[in-house]
Amino acid sequence: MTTSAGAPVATPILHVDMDAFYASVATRDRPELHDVPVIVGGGYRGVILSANYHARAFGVRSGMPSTRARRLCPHAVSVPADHDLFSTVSAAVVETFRRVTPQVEVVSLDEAFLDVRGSTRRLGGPATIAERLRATIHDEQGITCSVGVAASVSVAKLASRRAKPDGVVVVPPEAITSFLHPLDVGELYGVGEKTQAMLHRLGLVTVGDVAHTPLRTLQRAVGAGLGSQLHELAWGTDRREITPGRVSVFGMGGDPDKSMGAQETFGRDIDDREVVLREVLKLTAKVASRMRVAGVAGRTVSLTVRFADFTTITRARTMGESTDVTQEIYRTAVALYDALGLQRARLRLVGVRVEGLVPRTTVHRQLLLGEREHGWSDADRAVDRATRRFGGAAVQPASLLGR
DNA sequence: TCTGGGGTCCTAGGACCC
DNA sequence: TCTGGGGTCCTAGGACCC
Repeated sequence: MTTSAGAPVATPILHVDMDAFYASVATRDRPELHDVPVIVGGGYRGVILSANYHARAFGVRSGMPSTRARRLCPHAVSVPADHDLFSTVSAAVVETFRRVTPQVEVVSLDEAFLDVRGSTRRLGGPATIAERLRATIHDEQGITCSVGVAASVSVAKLASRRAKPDGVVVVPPEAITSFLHPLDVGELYGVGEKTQAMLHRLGLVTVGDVAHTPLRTLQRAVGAGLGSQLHELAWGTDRREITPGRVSVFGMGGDPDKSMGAQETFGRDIDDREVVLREVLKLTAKVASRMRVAGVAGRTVSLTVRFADFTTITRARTMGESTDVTQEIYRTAVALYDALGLQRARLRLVGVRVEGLVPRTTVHRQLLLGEREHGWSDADRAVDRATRRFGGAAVQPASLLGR
């Protein structure tokens, strides 16, 4: 943590956040869309992925239901999401980061933390590095980003938000509390809509209010864990180090997944068991295939059901042994569904998730008495091979065909 | 045409074992 | 027939993040 002169780097953490990433990438090569409101993704019954700043001026935000976005900004141009392109551009940007330092923690396709304390001798101070990064990304990718620079991960993240769009904000150590304390509590990591409302009800509106609330009081209000987290964040004292490759966004590095799942919102609400279970099978096949590709198996199957009124329930069952076999997961999911005893309730969404994943090599499965040696597992592997060769739609369970 | 899809973590209660 | 505490596993729901 020293420069060539031996002085410690006071603000070694950079948080780089691409500006309206999906919208910027989607319109990058379409100059006719640069000066009009643009919305990315979000079809029927969906939410939008992103919106450019022209659309945001009308109140449109990422994650907003497309119906609402459309109402706020009826003349916006809608463009489809191109996930392959997003991934390609994102990977290129991460490569740019890695030319600065190997200490890169990728948070998502459009966001990363960099610890540059080992790079200042070669590249200059953190603020200089931030500006050079922004220039490079703009030159190479044709999109802009904003950078927050601070001593800690949490402050850097808040600083990048303040820097948007297309800017840099440095928060030196002596300015941390004057930067943090005027912010609304909702800005803090871990404070969403519900917690924000609860804190406001208690009269805790700003980060400064939280900072000056006794820890025990805070913990009583929001729980022990979140309480101490908020207290730390409010003083900017969190010491979390960045962990390179923490999130596996590009199928490389990162922590192993603890669960894998898939869910689907129906085009219209469904009350027919046959139709629901057909979807459950499709989702199960997708999840199990991903598990086999990743070389993992899991013991707990959980089924999610969302009703027409948006209430959502989950039911889980833990099996005796871990599996990655489509039919075994499906059988469990069907048992969970039938145990719900739904009488033609209208369902909006159904989801399947497998939890407690472990490497398949650690699973020593005993063949059940009477189970054929070449059972479902071999059938699955044949499906996976065909899927690799011919694409996802090539091989499907028979009950999914001809629909 | 209100409200996606992929995840993680926390809390709380009950069962069960020692 | 009175009485505890701790630890682990499992389930359900909720909140949050990108």
